[in-house]
Amino acid sequence: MKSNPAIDDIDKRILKELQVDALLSHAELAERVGSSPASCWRRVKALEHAGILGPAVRLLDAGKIDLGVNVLCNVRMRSHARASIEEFEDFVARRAEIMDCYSMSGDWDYLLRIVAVDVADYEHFLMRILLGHPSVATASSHFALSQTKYSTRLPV
Amino acid sequence: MKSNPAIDDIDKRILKELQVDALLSHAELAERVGSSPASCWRRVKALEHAGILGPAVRLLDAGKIDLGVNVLCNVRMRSHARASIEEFEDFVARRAEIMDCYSMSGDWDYLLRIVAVDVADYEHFLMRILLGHPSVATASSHFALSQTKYSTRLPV
DNA sequence: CAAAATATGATTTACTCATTTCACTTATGG
DNA sequence: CCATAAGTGAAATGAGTAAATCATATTTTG
Repeated sequence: MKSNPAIDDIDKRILKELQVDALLSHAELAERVGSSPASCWRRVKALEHAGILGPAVRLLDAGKIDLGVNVLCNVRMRSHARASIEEFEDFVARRAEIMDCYSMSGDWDYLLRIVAVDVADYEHFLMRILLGHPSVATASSHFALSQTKYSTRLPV
Repeated sequence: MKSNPAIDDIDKRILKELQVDALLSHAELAERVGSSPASCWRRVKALEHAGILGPAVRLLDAGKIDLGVNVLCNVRMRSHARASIEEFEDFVARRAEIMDCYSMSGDWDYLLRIVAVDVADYEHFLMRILLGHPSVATASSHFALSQTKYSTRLPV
């Protein structure tokens, strides 16, 4: 077991391929990256064990299940006490409509991406849920007119 | 073939499970959603065909491959002519470091999320690539101090 | 309410696939 | 430059899987 397995060229190709299709068999993968199935299998296991290769997930078309509204919402905290922060981040983790959350430099403390079925749905979330949270002082919402790009494929 | 297959309760459970683990066999999936493997298989095929169930992808740990820097960048366009917009959106689609792009209401035209290895790397992208694009008038960058939440799991 | 269409679950078949083993090659380090 | 360790590919296996079939149940619709 290596603590920091150096990522070589074949590892990178494996990461590239699996980021695009998680269902590839080791045999197919081996062909694409120019290696053998056995070696690929070992490399995949090592990458998983190192925590580099994460879960295989299935992506859904948000529009087709009526979650077409993306809102980006800046949040300012009432206090920066550790307890407030932890409480807020727990809240973020639990709310399924909050897809992403970034702790930000600059004027705002957090940037959230929220999915909603329509504007009314978002209004409910904003007024009753987000602004109702004790740690939240203010929020500023910006609606996405469309999602021009959404990628999970990191450039390895 | 149904054009708009009504999503029932079992379909929802299938979507929930596959969003978390794309590698589930139909047998395991059937157990979890309370159905038979054969029926699950047919439902999965139908959901795929309807475009609801998208690709299976493998997620990577960005930090572990030295892409720990997330920057959110607002962009204002020089013009809103169709040609400018198309050119810019093509550019966005091609650049691998631009992970997400939203066309926005409000003061800015687009919001981008960019991954970078460090600040210098981002500076290069901003100065040479993004601001060098003919359609781009201005940009305003905000660094994420940390990624508090990142989820691909839509609330079905 | 009856007829037609559609979805379901049990079962089977033929594969494909993950995983192991082993002999061999390549890299590492004293 | 030799010795030890680490990684590689080919082959074998046994298990698990996708997909098809069919009789039955359920839903839809005229």
